Amino acid sequence: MESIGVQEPIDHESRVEQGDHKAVRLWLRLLTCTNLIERHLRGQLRREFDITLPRFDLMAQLARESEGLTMGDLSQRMMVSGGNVSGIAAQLENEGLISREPVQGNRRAFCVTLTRAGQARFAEMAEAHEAWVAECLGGLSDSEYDHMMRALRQNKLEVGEVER
Amino acid sequence: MESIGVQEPIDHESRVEQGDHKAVRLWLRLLTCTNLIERHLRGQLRREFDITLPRFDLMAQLARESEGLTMGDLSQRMMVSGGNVSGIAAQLENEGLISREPVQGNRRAFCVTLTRAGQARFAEMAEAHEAWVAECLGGLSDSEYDHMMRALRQNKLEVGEVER
DNA sequence: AGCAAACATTTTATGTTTAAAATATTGATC
DNA sequence: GATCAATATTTTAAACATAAAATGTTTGCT
Repeated sequence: MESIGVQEPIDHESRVEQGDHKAVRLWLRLLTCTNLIERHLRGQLRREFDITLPRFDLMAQLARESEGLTMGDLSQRMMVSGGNVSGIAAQLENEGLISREPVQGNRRAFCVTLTRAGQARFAEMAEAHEAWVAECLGGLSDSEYDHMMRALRQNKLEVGEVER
Repeated sequence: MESIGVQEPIDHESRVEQGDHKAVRLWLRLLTCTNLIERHLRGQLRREFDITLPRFDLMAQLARESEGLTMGDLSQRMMVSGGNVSGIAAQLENEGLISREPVQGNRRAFCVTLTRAGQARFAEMAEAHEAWVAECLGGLSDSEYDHMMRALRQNKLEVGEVER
């Protein structure tokens, strides 16, 4: 005899104790879901386009801003450290997918934009990426989706407050 | 004049385009919230206890299982590669917080447990950790909490399916 | 017994990420 | 106009992460 009914997956949540506060349970479930999806996307991007998630993320931020963004802007939006952006941008620049021009009037900053090649490359990837995300999160009903968006929105603002 | 009303935070979601699918928006919001909380916890653990999140995570898994866990168990529950667990465990062992005993009956495996010192240390940290998480996620009403838990539960199972 | 496949872990090579220090520029103040 | 703090970025060192190869153990099969 093997297993009867639904098997509990083993992951972050396995560390939940009986007495744990609700918030901890929610946090671990949140972490598990995000990790699962992120891992899936990372694998797909590597398999299909031979690119890493951070590189894709950087390009996605630029695709939204035709004017370009500074290194600091990218760091903030990607929610990673500045040193990190330096490394990722250096690689993308070598591959000819982004370009970094000096900003007139501020010799400290660079303006980073997608090259024409970068735009074309990103367009391909974005379409596949959207399909993969839908595959992961598309199972939610409209009402579940709305609830979740609202709860997360509120939470996001709150956490922002805590960090002051 | 500075800012009127609510300021939009700048993060992953800044990359949302008008035409983006709902699933992508939800995904980016999920990612933003998780990142914000994770970053907060990481910083607090470093400041208050001079420990990293992965090390804390490993200890948390062990705290739940007084019998101990194998390296493979830890890898699965922490959702990281086996080689990774080797490195993190080596450090914790050097610090005297965990111990690794051979398993009788299976000379391949190790049984990893918290040392007495590790238990004491973890108890301190867990209390603070729970408070930090509550600070981040405590603002949700009971109904929001339930909705979210249910939606994430369903989603977690679905993503598990996709990965086959 | 002998052999092959699966298992549990570690090691290695490579790459990512962070925090912190270093560098350089800008703006404000006195 | 000299100084100091804030800003923008890069560099560095340490920790973390993965995949793949290596090591040793166990199990099942013939």
